[in-house]
Amino acid sequence: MAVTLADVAARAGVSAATVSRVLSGNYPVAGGTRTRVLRAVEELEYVVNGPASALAASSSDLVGILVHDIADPFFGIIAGAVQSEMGDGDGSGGRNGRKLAVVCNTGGSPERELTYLTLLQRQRAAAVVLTGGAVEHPEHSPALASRLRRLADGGTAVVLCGRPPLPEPDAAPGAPAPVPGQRAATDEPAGGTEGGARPGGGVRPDGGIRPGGSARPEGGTRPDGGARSEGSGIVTVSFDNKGGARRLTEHLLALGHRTIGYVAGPAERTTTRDRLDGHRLALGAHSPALLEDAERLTVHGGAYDRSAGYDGALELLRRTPRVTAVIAANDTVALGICAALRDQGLRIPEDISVAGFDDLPFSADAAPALTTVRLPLHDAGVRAGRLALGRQAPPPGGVATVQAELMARASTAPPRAD
Amino acid sequence: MAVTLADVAARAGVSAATVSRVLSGNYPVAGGTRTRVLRAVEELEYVVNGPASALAASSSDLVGILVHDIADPFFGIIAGAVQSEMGDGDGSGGRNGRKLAVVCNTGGSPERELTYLTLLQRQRAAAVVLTGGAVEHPEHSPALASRLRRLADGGTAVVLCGRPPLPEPDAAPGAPAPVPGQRAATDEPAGGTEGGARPGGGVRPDGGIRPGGSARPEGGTRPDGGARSEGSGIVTVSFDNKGGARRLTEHLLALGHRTIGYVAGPAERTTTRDRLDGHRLALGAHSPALLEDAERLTVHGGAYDRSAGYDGALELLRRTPRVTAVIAANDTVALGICAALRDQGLRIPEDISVAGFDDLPFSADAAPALTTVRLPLHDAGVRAGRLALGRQAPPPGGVATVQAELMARASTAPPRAD
DNA sequence: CTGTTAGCGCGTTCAC
DNA sequence: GTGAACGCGCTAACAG
Repeated sequence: MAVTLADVAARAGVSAATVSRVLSGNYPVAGGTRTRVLRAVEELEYVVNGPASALAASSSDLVGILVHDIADPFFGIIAGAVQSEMGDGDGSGGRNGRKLAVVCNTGGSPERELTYLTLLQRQRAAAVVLTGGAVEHPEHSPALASRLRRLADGGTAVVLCGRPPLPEPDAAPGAPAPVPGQRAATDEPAGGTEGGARPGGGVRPDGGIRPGGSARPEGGTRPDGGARSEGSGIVTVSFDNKGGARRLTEHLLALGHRTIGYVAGPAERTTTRDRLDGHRLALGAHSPALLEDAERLTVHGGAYDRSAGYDGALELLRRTPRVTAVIAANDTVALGICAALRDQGLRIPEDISVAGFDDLPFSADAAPALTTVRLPLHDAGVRAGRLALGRQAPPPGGVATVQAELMARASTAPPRAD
Repeated sequence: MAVTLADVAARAGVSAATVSRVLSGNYPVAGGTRTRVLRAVEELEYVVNGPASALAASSSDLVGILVHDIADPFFGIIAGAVQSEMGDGDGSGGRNGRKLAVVCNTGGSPERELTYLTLLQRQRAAAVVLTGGAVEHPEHSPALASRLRRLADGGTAVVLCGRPPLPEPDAAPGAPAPVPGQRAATDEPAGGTEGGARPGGGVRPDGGIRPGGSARPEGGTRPDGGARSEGSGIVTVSFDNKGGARRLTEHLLALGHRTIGYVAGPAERTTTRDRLDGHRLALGAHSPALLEDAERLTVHGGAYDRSAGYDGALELLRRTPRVTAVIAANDTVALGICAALRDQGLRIPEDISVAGFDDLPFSADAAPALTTVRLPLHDAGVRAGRLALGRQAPPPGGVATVQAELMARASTAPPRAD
């Protein structure tokens, strides 16, 4: 059906192996031969057979990027940044360099997440990047963790971006792990609040990792400097959601707000929990009384979308009409909140303040401009991409945390005097 | 390294062939044997080797979705819809049904578009869906067209979504080609009112379809029912950008506006051109004088993004301070325009009206709610997905057009009396 | 530097 | 209903 390597070889008067070498570019070939081969390729419009090549080399150039919601710019920005790193860059590493970076939309469903990972594993993907908060579920979390480890053991680079690192596979016998919920020390112990102890991740009955640590098949010739040694080789770029949320609430507190509503995301997402933790940390630090009200002032939406904000705001207003400020799970939710508030005849920020999270591009243009917390999504994505390709040494401990920055704008103001 | 079919076969006490048959599910296998095999698969955590399977079967389950900007919800919605069709649906077609639907971000660059197509061709993708307006470029367009035809000839289903159908490959000798820059005659000769006459499903100048039609290599054994026969087999779901734009401008005209600015997208995108055409059609139908001003009142942005709107609006104001309304290339651009206008101290819609296009989710929530044109993006994506999988018979002529609907909201109002 | 020789893991005829 | 071969197109040792 299609033209094959052999066809090209015949046309160029060389052997198939030579053509392969020319195309791979990672082997010395005489100048003249090379041009002849290249010309034959042109003339025949030859296109490598990916599956065959992948089979023979037992490696592919597929890189999967998993996102919860492809229609959400939060993920679009990260995914775009990751992809931008795949392009050409030719990090001195021989080969053609071009990876097929590809984004997979899980729709927030754990099952689809697993399904995609299986499909990617089936394709023997070169790398997989999981973006956004993880879903915490007693059944799903261990399943995900084990699948990820298997991927990593199979030679696929695994990068987590925007979620906490995987819990340790299992405490080594004798060395009691520091509580399942450990994280890079980005949080201060403070207030003893110590958010929800997370479901002690995948406690495997067998324990033990493969002794040798998976050897990367692509025998790295270049001085990676980095210690890919780190545990399973799964690296993570996590966001300082907690710290950002905390600063945001402190901002509101400083403005004088004392009755702050919170429209959170789905309860089982780590992002949701971390942001809520930060919020409560700030509340508790200010006064225990505020912390007590927090529960009642929090409503969980079913997703990080507009309608969650709209409905959540209405619910909040019903429960506690005297709220003077509302914090949203993210910017999109914040917009939904604004819409609901306006529909109720409330002015922002005169009657009520609203704040978001993420600082998506549209937030600065909203009317009024949205107070929010900026997350360097693009940078994080770039970093994740580099890590996935092994172009950058993994951070110490395998975890890098990117900071969140408060963006105080027009949607927040002191509460009304009455 | 990994567990293979043979391992599973051994464990189950059968031959590799049998395991393969069980997994493919498209062949009779004794009940007992099947369960034993399945159990062995479970126990060994066997995962099919995609490349090997693809090589042997010369087909893969990869489906590529190309988008211009992954951070733009316009594409996210379409891509998500396409993906949703890939899931399980098991359209009676034997096999496991699960496709690896995957989105590729071209960033609007023709080169990257071509690159991705090459990569997908290399993977022997089952289908490719190109979304969003095409880039019209004397060099790129033919290159793209020929690559798409080769893909289609190679057995990959090709679906265009949101762009015009490909021009006929080349007039048969004797029938002079309608000029390189041609397109399916979706435009009426202008001047003539000939309103929303829906782009007559690609009224090709020649009428005929390619006689032979490239024989599908995959000697189709299964009764596809559908007539994949159509020309190259490339089907398209196009948007009625022109009709929608026209109705939008008519709306403004009816409100009394006579000096309407237009912040268009990149000049070389078909979407840009189609929308502008519709705009001018309405203008011309109203009065030739308005049409004359149109050129001066149009500014092109470098992309369909916020800053194009912001900058464009400023430029427009500088050139023609007395504009009473501004139409944007799309909703995102419209938001940028609103921001610029507000920064200039203008109120919307009291001082100036603004309208967008697409009706993205956030548009209804903007302040004021944005007047725009709704495109059924989700439906279009679903349709494209079905077409790609051959689950739905291609529309007559290979072209389906989805309609655009005017959404008149608060951002447009009659011009000020002065 | 280049040709030869083996498989990579699976789908698919064939016989049985 | 099941097993035994063969080959998909390419890469990776080895020779030379």
